[in-house]
Amino acid sequence: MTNIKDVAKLANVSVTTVSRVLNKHPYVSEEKREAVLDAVKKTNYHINRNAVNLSKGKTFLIGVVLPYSDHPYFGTLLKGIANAALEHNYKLVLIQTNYQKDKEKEAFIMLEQKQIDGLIICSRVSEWEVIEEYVIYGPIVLAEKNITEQVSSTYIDHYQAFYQALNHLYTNGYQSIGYCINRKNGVSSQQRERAYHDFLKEKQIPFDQNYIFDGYLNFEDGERVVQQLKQMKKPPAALIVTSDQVAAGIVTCCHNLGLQVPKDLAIIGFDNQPIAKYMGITTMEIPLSEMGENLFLQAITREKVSQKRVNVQLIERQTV
Amino acid sequence: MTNIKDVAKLANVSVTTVSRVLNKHPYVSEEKREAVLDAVKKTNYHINRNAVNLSKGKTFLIGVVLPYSDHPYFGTLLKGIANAALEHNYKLVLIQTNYQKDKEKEAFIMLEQKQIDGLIICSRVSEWEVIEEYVIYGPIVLAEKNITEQVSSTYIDHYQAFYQALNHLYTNGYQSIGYCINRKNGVSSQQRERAYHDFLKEKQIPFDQNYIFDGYLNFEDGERVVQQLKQMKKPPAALIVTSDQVAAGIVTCCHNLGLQVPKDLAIIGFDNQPIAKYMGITTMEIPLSEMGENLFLQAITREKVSQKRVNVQLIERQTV
DNA sequence: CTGAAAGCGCTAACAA
DNA sequence: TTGTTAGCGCTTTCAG
Repeated sequence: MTNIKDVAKLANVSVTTVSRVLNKHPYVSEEKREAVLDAVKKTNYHINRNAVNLSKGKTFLIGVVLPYSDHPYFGTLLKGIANAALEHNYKLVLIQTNYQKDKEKEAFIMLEQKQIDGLIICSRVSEWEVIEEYVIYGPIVLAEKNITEQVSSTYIDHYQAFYQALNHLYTNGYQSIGYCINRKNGVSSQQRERAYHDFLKEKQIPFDQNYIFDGYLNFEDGERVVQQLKQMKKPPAALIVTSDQVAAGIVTCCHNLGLQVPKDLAIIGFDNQPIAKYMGITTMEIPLSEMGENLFLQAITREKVSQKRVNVQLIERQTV
Repeated sequence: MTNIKDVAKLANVSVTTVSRVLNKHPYVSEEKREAVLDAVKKTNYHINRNAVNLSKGKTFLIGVVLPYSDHPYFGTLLKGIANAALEHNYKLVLIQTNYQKDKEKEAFIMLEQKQIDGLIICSRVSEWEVIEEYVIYGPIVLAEKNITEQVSSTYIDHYQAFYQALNHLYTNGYQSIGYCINRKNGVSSQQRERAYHDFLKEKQIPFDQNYIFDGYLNFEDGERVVQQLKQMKKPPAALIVTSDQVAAGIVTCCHNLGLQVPKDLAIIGFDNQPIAKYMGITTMEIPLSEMGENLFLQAITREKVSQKRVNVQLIERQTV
């Protein structure tokens, strides 16, 4: 493999000059520039990124931590991040964790070892203390509301969004409202739970533990929800479902069983995925792609941290 | 940032010894080992991957080229690759192309510039000539049948799989069979087209251009297919759909419109995604996750190339 | 405008 | 067992 020295020799200049030409620095005479370019061609020279990285102390690589790469929510978020990365000449290192702490840890270690310049955490199980421990090694940005001021974030106010969804149902006459999430212990779920309890208290509606459905992520999980519902003596009249995928599954299953939506069961989804539009599901739109772009931007700015709250918008369709 | 030299100084040993300890090489006395480990702790030392990479000429990074990161097909494939990568201590660099040649090109350049050790191409638009041009820079592996012997591949025989699907329909009494793909010019589509034509010829069924539906990728695209179908005077009695997502969309739409599956329209999907199981869709199972794992393995072996054909299996359910 | 030389941080051949 | 030292390939300061 030919290196910068070979090129310099062939072009009869110093390596410095070659470097200048390659990096389009000024102050190089036209003839030398051409000589260099010519030598580059002749030797089939290609710069070695590792050497550049070492010398510059920068890799132009951003790590992206996410639990699953095969779910539309993260897929769309990732798309936003990827598009922004492309635009800024960065590449992404994918760290799929399946929500395992040790895999998340690996991402932090990459940052520590300078293999990546920054880290985007789309969803996590690690504690805040762990994150704080690693902020000194580079920008860490989160897709959730930050607790400390040390990290940047682009987040949704899940409390507010959930409250809004509840209110919408209530305003439309629904009193017994349940909800459906993926991870009870997830950060967002906790915010939603608070909103739920506060809402019930405000409206003086009694709490029923059975109205909370935990562990539903995909389209096909919708059926399980409906099965649960059918076995209840007093099922909720409406359901907030924190993923359009699951919402779509529920609606489909209802159709199949002859249940009427929203008459028998009202549904509000989350995300506004294409499938929600297609199936006419009322949903809380989350601008995932834009969130991804902003996350990326935050990840490449070392200087200052920032927090950005993203607005969620109710999209009314036919399931409420 | 402290480096190996600082550690050596503090531990009163040479950098070599430090390196040996860090890399668990033999021939280090226990006391020196401890001294080193102690110094590492005290200085909060972390190895610099870029330096290692440069020195070793290896990055433990594999590039993954795929068009969309938000489609279950690629999501599942990616999951398989990611799991294998994890197991072998590699990380993945995601290169999302949206089927743009220049973005694919960037992946090749990364290989050329030694930023990645190998490249997995899940789907492509670049010509074979381009791939051949870059094989000298490192292992390139493809998820499709290779034309030259220079690259490794893990692939499905789309011709055979498609033929099998056609036969299954035919055996079940369907004569007018159409099919639904995403990219007419994609590599796999061309194989399917050949199979289709050969099959029609064999069974002496006349060809109808309108029976080929091109440009359908997601669940919500299913509706467009059904709309097309409805406007035809003589719609096909059965449809092979090369993505379970689209198949599910079609089935759902049929339900909504009161069309009976398979009576009015028989469907065979592809992939065997969870949604196909859930909706009882007959499908050709592709072991995507296993394919991903094998692709990864091929990507990290420099020495010899290999080709692996993966078998597709018919899963009979209720849509035929 | 140009080049010499000192890094960047680590590995490994070689010598001891 | 251990240390010296020469790379790995590029950037950048400094002197000219």
